[in-house]
Amino acid sequence: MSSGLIKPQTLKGFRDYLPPLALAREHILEVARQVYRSYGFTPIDTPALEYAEILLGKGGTESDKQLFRFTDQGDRDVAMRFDLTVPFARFAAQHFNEIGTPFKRYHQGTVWRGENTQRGRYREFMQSDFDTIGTDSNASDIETLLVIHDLFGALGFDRFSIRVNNRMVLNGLLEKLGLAERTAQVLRALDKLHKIGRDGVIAEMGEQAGASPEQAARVLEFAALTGSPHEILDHLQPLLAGSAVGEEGIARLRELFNAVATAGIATDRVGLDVSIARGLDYYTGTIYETFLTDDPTIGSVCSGGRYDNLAGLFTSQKLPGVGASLGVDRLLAALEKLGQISAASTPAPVLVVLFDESCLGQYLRIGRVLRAAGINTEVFPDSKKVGKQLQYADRQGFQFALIAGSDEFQSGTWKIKDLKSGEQLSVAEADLVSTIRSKLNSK
RNA sequence: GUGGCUUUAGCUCAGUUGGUUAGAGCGUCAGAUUGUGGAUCUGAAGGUCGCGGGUUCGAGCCCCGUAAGCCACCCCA
Repeated sequence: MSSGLIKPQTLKGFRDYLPPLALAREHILEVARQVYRSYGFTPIDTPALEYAEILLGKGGTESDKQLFRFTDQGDRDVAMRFDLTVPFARFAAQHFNEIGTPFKRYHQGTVWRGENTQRGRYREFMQSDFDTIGTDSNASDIETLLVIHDLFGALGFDRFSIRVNNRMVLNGLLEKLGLAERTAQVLRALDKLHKIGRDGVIAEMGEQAGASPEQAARVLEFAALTGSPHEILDHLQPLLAGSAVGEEGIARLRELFNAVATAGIATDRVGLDVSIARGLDYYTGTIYETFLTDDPTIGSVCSGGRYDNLAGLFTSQKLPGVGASLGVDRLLAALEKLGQISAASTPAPVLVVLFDESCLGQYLRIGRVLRAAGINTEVFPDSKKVGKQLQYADRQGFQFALIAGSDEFQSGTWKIKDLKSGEQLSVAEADLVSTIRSKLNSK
């Protein structure tokens, strides 16, 4: 008999979300949505499946290998999106005449990469992106940084750091060193500075980019600069003199850090890090990475940057832009490790005990009263013993149980039991909402 | 895609040099005389020892393959 059962299992890199994790993830998405909207970003959505050529277009051979790709029932060559940026490029090109510019959108969705798994790295995961396209203005670069900052603040993080750099500075440097041809390889090596150290970087630059030890050392000299953003910029300025892109990069960074300071952002949360380069080669200007101070090993939890031309593969319209992507599942993995995920399995603070089955209507009615007041409320479905129902309430993580039997109905009152403290008080129905509300607010 | 480590109940693990019906804690469910939980006590359910092959009289324990998880490379959220 049982041999006929199908073994319940999920695919490698794919996973289920139980209530505590699902609640935490929805919370992150909701907070992000609010922050984006507060800056005027508007939502869009695109299909999970695209023509393979759309996603392959950008031609990173690495991402090609990671594509979930197949032939559909109509014999079309299709693939699952592996990020939200390429679909956005297609979207922008396709709807250019309808959206107008500048265009600020956010997009939260699932993406798929057939990559090997690790903690915080899955084959199916969510991204929460926001971008501003159709403008070159540094104001948008600065705003992007503010959004990232507000995002982590709103999520309740105190300890995080946003590292900023500018590709123009790096390009200016490489130009002056005669390494402009091998930009991608050099930057990829440089990006690993924190991981493989100085000698490792020099070795890799030699092997991968054909850089001489002298050239590599000069690159590292830049990357090793530390201090306040303006101190670093002061050091860089003379070294990049004569390089047009380099100087522009310096100027944009200077303006950015000035504005950030003026806007009142704590200086320890935002820093200039000349060694971050981002692997993706479509970034051309400002680049961002965000690290959690308490779990830096998980990697960047929010990354992005400025690009010259988002949709060049799909339209001759030039669409510069800047944006970033929040790694929702990576952030969740970090929160999990840090023990920050609440054990509660319910989004409702109040459980109404089904004490007397003959009064079911009363319990359902009071549930509606509380919900109308914005208080999520569940009514227990079985008339089990009160103890059982309270046990359920406690284990699911409810904060209050509402109990009423014949005594209470006679006097028009409800008993509110605080599941944490065990305290219980009787209140008239007219005061029920305000009492619960004030108790919730005082937490 | 490459390499290393791991895989026994829902979870965390024990299982002696391979030897009869595989254990514990936690969790779940049910009770401890019918209006109050998180403590304690009692009891129950729950495992083809990841899966498939092999060696052996006999394998959770040895060998091979395979899958998944973790770590590193690669890349990245």
